[in-house]
Amino acid sequence: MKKKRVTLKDIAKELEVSISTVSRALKDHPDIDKKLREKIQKLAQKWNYIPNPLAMGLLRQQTRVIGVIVPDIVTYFFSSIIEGIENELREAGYYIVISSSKESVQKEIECVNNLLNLRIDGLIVCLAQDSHSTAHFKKVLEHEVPLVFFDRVCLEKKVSTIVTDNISMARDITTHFFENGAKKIAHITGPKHLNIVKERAEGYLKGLEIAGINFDKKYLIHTDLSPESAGRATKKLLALPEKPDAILGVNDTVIFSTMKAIKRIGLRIPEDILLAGFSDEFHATVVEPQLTSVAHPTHEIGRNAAKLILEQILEGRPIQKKIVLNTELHIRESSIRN
Amino acid sequence: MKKKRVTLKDIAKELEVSISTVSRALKDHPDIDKKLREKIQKLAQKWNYIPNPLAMGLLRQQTRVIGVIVPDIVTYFFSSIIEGIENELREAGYYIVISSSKESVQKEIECVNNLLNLRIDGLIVCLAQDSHSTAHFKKVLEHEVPLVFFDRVCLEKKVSTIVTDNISMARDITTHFFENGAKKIAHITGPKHLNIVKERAEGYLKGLEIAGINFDKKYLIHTDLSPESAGRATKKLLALPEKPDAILGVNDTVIFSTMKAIKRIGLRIPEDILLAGFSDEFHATVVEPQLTSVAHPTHEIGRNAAKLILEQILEGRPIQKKIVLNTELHIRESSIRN
DNA sequence: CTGAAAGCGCTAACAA
DNA sequence: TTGTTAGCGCTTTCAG
Repeated sequence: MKKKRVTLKDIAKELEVSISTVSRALKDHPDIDKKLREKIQKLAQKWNYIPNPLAMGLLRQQTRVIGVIVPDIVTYFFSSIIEGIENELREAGYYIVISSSKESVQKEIECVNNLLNLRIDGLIVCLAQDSHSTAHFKKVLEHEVPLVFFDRVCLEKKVSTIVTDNISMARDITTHFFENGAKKIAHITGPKHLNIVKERAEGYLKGLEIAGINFDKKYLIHTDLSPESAGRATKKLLALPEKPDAILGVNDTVIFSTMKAIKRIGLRIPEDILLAGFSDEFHATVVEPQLTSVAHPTHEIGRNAAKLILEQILEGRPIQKKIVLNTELHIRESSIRN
Repeated sequence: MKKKRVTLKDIAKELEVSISTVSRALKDHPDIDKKLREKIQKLAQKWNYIPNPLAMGLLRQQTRVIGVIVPDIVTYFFSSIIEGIENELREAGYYIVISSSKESVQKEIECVNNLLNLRIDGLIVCLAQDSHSTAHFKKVLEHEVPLVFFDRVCLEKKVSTIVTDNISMARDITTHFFENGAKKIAHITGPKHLNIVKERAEGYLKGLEIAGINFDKKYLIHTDLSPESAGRATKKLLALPEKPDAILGVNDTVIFSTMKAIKRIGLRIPEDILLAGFSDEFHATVVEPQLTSVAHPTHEIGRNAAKLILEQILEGRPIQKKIVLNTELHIRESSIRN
């Protein structure tokens, strides 16, 4: 299986020259006689010669493969970031190998090891939700493989990261809720140690403060980001004697589950409860009512992550940079009360 | 950049034996003295030796990389199939490189060439919507690279394919519409040459026949599968003097756009128009009303595609097999009229 | 039981 | 201007 490809040797034999002559001719080396060069190039063209990346890789100790690890590839947020990464990297002649950590550190560690063994030239990661330890990423650094985190990040002191202005956006949504008459604003969020969770919660608290609302800890619920867990959190909130009149979700996926739970018990959005999420997925405008959400520049996140990897490869040394991308609040029906 | 990894040579030098001895010891070759073998294995372990896949690849002429080309990676249908492929292939020690054709043959051809140049060990494809020509896939076959198509397929005579029972499902939805009082059933579909389009249209016609409804060609509209095009198609249908009272979409993404268009002009679902789609995306239960849809076993599609590739690699020859996977009709609010 | 050598496809320093 | 050689890391005959 798999037909043998044309090699330099084949061309050299046919033209009765040495392999290195062919090699040089094909890279337009000026040393080679013009006539001969053209002859070689023509045959290479005709035989459809393509250098073997395995051989090149072995020689240069590089694979031109960049690893990408995301919590899951099914969520719009991640898949569209991957799209951004791919666009940028493909142009530069790199390939990406995507691995899903399925939100588990265990799997994340496996992925890192697999990719390292594959000898990737760089690694782009969004942390799994339960990723506390950073030992496996230190290993990447030890191997001197360029590393970039996006959205959920760690090791910020040593690694380049792409993040968004979580604090200000969470703050703005919270005050926006208040301006639309909400007094009991809840926040369904994720695992405590994640930067996005900390930051969005911080923004939420700031927003409450600006609105002059006292923080009530029963309105802040942590989940593991799964739809089930988000559903449970919602039920818990709705079972309170003092039901919240607005809920901010740590992302849209969480809010979709919240929506389902709210509708199930017969409450109306936005009349009874205002809703907003983060990431502005495609389906934010499909659900009813349309969801207010913070639009993340997913393609930009992807492109920037790719660029940062490329930069490090080019420079041949680790770069520690932090890029904060601006997001946009898309206000829709779910958070407007007349 | 990128620290040198431990090689057989390093171990050989340290232990003052030959490289080949180390190589043999590490694969438990019985020839090697047990003591020596253990010593070598211990050092390899300690130094964290991992064979260089580039060197192995060069030797064996294989990369352990499988290419995957999909129309886009952002749609739930495709990303969850990719997940299925990855699950299966990862277990077998293969990596996947994903490329998006963005529904364009042009890009599809580029992807095929890129992947071929990368020397992939196999290729899994879902055709781009405007992919008429099959020349680029014939090239894959010429290179004797295992090839599998799923969902949107071609070259069925030569290549393995994974498809679903489109005809019967489209038929069943159509009669289901009829049973719920629909008389003017429309079908918004995709480009004519795609197998899924042909088959679903065929099922639609069968359903009409069973229901005793005459086919009216103004109720069958082809799109290029984009949200915009689906929106336009819907508007066209709704502008008819005899508006349809049910619409079958060729997939859920199309139907989501249809939903938006219907709501915009103030018609109600399901009271005025019944709706159903194909693929049962996650968001089918988030939209309002919840969408009736044919659930595709996406993970199964992915796993089967991967298995078929693996089988061909193992057998060392092309296999022509057609796997038809069963789907399930999930009836929800959008198609029920009391 | 172990080692030397060839070769996978390619590049680059060194000869000629 | 062109060829020879070594070497990237590994496996696998073939010798010893």
